[in-house]
Amino acid sequence: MEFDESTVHALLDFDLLSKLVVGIGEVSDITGVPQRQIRYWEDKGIIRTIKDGEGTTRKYDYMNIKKILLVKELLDDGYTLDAAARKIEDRLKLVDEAFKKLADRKGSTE
DNA sequence: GTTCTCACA
DNA sequence: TGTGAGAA
Repeated sequence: MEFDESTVHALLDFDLLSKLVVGIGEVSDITGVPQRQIRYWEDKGIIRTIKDGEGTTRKYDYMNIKKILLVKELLDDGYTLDAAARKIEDRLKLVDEAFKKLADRKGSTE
């Protein structure tokens, strides 16, 4: 499989974003969602955070930040927290399945 | 700086 | 559903 230059750049960017982890303060600052609310959502199971090494501080990666922004919008559109959570989970599931199919095709043809 | 918990609306 | 305050 070969990639053109722009695709390579896109993949590098994605890799970079995946490793980008920030504290709750940064996330709150960027997304505009109060820290209290972010932890609240985590408790409800809407978002999953990573614990950093020995410390107990939560770290938020690209997916988490994206998810928080998504929940924020969904809630703003009148969804309940639960409904928003389901919608997001379903979408993630669809994306995962789509890529799985793609991987299967590539695997069988190569 | 972050975490948790109890209480309240 | 979301917040405030105090303690660690």
